[in-house]
Amino acid sequence: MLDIKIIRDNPEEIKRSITRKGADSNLVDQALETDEKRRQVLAEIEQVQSELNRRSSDIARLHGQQKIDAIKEASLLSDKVKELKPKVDEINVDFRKIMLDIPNPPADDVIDGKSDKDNTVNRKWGTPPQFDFQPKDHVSLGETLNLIDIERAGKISGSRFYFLKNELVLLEFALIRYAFDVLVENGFQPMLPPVLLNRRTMEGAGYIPGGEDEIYRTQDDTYLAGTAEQPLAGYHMDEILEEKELPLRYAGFSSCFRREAGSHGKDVRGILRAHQFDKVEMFSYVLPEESEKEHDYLVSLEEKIVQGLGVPYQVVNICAGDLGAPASKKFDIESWMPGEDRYRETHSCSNVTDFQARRLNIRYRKDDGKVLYLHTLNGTAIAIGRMLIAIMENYQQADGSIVVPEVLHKYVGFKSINTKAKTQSLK
RNA sequence: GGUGGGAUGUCUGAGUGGUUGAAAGAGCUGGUCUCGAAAACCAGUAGUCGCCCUAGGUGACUCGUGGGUUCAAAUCCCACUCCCACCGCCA
Repeated sequence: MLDIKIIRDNPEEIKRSITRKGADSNLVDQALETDEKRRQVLAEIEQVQSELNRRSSDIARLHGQQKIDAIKEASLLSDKVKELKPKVDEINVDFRKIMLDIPNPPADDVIDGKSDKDNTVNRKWGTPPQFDFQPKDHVSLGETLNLIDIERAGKISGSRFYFLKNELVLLEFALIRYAFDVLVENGFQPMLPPVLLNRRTMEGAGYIPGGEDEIYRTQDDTYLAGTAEQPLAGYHMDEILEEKELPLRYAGFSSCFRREAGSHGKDVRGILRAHQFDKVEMFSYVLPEESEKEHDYLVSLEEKIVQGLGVPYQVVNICAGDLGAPASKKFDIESWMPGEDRYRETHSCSNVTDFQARRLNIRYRKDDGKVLYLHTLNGTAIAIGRMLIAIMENYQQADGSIVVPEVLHKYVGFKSINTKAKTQSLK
């Protein structure tokens, strides 16, 4: 949600910038119009209310006929307030609805573009491995090494679910520990958040309105988290933090649930795109003037984590049209996936500026006493499922085994995963 | 699921219809004192929205949330949410 004052002051600029995101610039006109109406009615009702308040306080001091007359008079004013109130409420509802639909404008240095096809590659790290054999993809590796069972997950849950098995399970927990160790070392507070969230939180995090199709809702009107970003964003809602407490950095692990409603038929093979996966997420609360620097910092941590695993990647600069409503700027990391012979998104890091902070009412008190909205940022530390794919495929050997990245050795206690079948394949 | 208690400012905590936007204490900020610090003392210390050509003034709203009663609600009524205690069930 934007500051209406900023929209009032620079309507044309806001129109231009949200148009870059593909949003309708009419929203700005609607917001201004409704705001105008809102203030008009507000002034009217406040004036009457003010008069009523004054009369009411007089009544306490009056006696006899004077008091009776004053009450009669105040009563008329009170009726008028009751008449005006629904009008204000109605306009406020309209106003809020429009404001929630206006996306966060992209930062000035975000490149133009309509879709992910217009994103640009900032830099690359590592070299895709050259195999002297035909590399397999993670599905086939997972099958022969008895690490992934998608078939049976289909029986019990449906499509886009999977069982992880054996060494891969241990590898998952190793990745989680590895991510936490890196982040804790850098001052992040580890968090294990709830994954069932109320509407206010989802709305505040910027996933509603707009993302309803992507989110699972329960019969109790709670929502399954699609990322730990959501609970971590809501963690400080309605709070005023002290300037000296900032920055606050959290590392949250959670299972993530996504309906993948708009992606029928896309990435149906393997565990790349599933309804449920696990992820360690970074989340920062920072001073507004620090958020750009923090954004680079979070990306640098992501790179450090992937580099530590020895997986080749590229950093992608997300164009305006591909940003999504909350982000003002976003970088993705795409890791090399030999099975597909291309880079695939494994990380995403966004500077959300004050967009979530306004919706969630998260502010900070400056040393001089002023209260302002802070900035929030989020970034993937490790999306486990996808990183498992990258590791399996990049570290596969000619004999069909998978070598474990060195940084994970101390967590798993073995150095490679070798062929063995403990459970029969369904086929 | 049942019974009981509760929700007040940064925090603790008073307040049961009319200068209560809110006592008191703590904390924090500034000052006096001090070589410096502590202590003591003094002063200051809510947010949101609107209006006023605006380092200030002013109006409205805000005592969990929403509604109601009333000229007037932190205070009375209703619903809901959350928290605490105990019982039941349970990983």
